[in-house]
Amino acid sequence: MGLRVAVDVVIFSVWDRDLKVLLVQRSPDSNAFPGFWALPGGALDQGESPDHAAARELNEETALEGCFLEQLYTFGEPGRDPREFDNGDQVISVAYYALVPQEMRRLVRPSDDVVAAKWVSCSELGTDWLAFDHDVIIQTAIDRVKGKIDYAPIARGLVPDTFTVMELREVYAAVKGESYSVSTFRRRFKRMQTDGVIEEAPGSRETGGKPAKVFRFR
Amino acid sequence: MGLRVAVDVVIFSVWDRDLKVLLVQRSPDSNAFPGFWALPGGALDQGESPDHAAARELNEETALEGCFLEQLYTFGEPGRDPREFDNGDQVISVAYYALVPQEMRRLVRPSDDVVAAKWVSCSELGTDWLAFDHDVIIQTAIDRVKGKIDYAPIARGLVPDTFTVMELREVYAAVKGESYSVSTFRRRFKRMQTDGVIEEAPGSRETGGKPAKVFRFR
DNA sequence: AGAATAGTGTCTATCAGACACTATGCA
DNA sequence: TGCATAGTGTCTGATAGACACTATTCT
Repeated sequence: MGLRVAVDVVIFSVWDRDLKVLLVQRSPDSNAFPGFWALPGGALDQGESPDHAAARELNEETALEGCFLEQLYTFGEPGRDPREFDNGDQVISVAYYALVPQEMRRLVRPSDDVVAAKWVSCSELGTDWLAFDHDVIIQTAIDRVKGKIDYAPIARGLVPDTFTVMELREVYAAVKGESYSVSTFRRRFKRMQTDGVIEEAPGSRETGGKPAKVFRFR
Repeated sequence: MGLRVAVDVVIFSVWDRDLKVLLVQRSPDSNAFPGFWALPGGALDQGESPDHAAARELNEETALEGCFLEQLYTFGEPGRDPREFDNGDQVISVAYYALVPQEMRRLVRPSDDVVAAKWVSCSELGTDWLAFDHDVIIQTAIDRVKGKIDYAPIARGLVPDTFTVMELREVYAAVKGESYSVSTFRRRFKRMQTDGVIEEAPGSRETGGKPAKVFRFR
């Protein structure tokens, strides 16, 4: 009869105008939700902070460091882990969310205790093949990102080092699930530029028509 | 060498145009931060959810139920509780914040394990007489409330059942630490009314001049 | 020249802040 | 009647969305 603390990380990325989340498949031999898909995560190491554990989990799956990673919410309803009924151990999960650029989509490496890892479109999430309360955690993370992108430059985490105006616009559109008027977004982009959030980068991007200027966050 | 989970609750109220937070004084015999002021809080009961523990702590201090109570953030840096160095038990705190109307200011009852309880103006918080990392927790809560009041009707938790336009305006001013233009606030108030968040209540309030209409949230 | 995409200028509706004005109760 | 506070109307500047227009590159 004890208490365990774990972290789960909702890892987001955007490509093809679509917000994706990284899921891992639980072992078929697992004693809870075998074969189900779940968020990357695991128990805290001895004396480890939740922040550190989340960064460790993120690094195990993506080999990335220095990504945007922020605490989301702590889920601790008794019964959220069915194994509690066997061993009486309540499992409290401190959930995090991370934003990674799309270059990562091929670099995912399943860690030891999972069978596979894949990116899933947020529009195709189900409730019957996700383990634990991870459907709720993911939805909470989606809501958070949708809300926060309006007032914080978190899109920085989702784009490559350099990007065009239209590329950034598509990231916003994918996250919010709505399309932005071109002129409105350009105005917003320009404000970010005058605010010093974005600056012009050398070079340009070939697009088929007039080459686009590229920018970067700073 | 274990892991313990506790909750801490930042309880806010507003009167005299000033945002206050409720603090309790730790026993002079305590083995950590004796005599210091701290947030109400404590360990989870066996099999208890963090949400429930927070509601229980809030009720122990204020005798209030059904208040606005929301999870804030989870603090788990090793070393945040100095007793960890003695017994090796890492203490993770799931922090909550609550909003209570000013009628509560006299109803506070110190619970068993604390010496006293008092309301402290958020402008008079120190770092040298607050226990643990509670200064950081309180500041995090202040930032959250300041941000959230702009897009969510959380002021509901801070006002009495009925209130005038000016009373609500002063709550907003106290929370944000800035004064609102009268006409701007009235427009905002009117929008809340047409949005159905606020409705007119019977009666009026004597003020010395023209009596003011009173309203209520619904 | 024409297709394709980048980027600009302008019109309009909406909203915030400022402020002058009116309304209503009390001494 | 005058004071104090509640509440309204209006002007102005900033901003979002729509959309027509110009710019630049490639074929």
